[in-house]
Amino acid sequence: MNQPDTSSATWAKDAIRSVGLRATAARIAVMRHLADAAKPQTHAEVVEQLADSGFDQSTLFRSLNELSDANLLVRLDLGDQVRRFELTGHDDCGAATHAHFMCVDCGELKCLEGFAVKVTPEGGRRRKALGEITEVLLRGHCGSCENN
Amino acid sequence: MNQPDTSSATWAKDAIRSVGLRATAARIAVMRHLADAAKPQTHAEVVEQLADSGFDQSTLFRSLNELSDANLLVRLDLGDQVRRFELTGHDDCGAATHAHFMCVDCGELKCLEGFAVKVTPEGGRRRKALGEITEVLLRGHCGSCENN
DNA sequence: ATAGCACTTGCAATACAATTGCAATAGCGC
DNA sequence: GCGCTATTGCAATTGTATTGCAAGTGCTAT
Repeated sequence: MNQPDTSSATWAKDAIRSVGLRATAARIAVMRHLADAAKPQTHAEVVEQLADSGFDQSTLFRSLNELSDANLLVRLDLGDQVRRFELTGHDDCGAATHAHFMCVDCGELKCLEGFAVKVTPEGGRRRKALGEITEVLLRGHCGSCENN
Repeated sequence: MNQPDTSSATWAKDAIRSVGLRATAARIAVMRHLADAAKPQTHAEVVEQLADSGFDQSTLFRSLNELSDANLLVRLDLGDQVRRFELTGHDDCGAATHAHFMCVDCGELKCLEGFAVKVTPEGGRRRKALGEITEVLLRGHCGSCENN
């Protein structure tokens, strides 16, 4: 894994600009905060942490969403009605390439690169095309959370 | 498939009482509505459909949650911030009965009941178990949106 | 450096899902 | 049927997420 060096002074700025967004103070602060965070952060947590810096909550909301859309962040939906965000682990872990497994307990997100996910019609019935599938997400309880 | 006969007059009542809840009008109506529905229903949809019957929205919320807790319903989190509910497919084969497909363009939701979704390790390498998978979600562009 | 334009922000208001307290009501075992 | 207790209806509340718009700021070309 070649994680970018998040301690670099310009890392956040570079990352943001590399996806065609402007490197604004708010976005940089968000990136740096998530880089330091031990686990996925909710919007509320981000707001609280960056409150001193005086960013508006709507700005942070937008930043999180924009960065997610740009694939710099991953948006996790654990099922408790609150979105959490974390840095995208790999450089270009495009969703299209492989499935993901999300633990609804701890938020652990796992890339299923070594797995083939097949969706096949049962019973020989010819199926109408579903359309193009771009993302496969599995939810469940991961090994560590299972035997709690 | 040994689906219970949802057309039976007392099916809903029986199901509800079998889990130790009182078979109230609201709960029965919820069960019947979900039995007729082709796809998972949001709380809002349930409320709208049953509006004539005069049930309060909070009652329906509570009913949905109670029935979910009792495992008569499955609560789905498709990644938009809205919970959807559907009948637990079979008597006791766990919640993960079938996958769901959601169109990222129009939001159309489809149940993949006739499909088998397999997650298999590639390359012969023995993989550690992922843990228990409870929900399978596919995203993509549905047929109608694809050729827009 | 600097100027200009489009992109972003801040603010406050809003939308909407979900939840709650409590008095009134209705199931269900007897 | 009767009574106990679970459940409902209502209205208010919480909390996440979103939006419109004027003011501000990053970035590119000069």
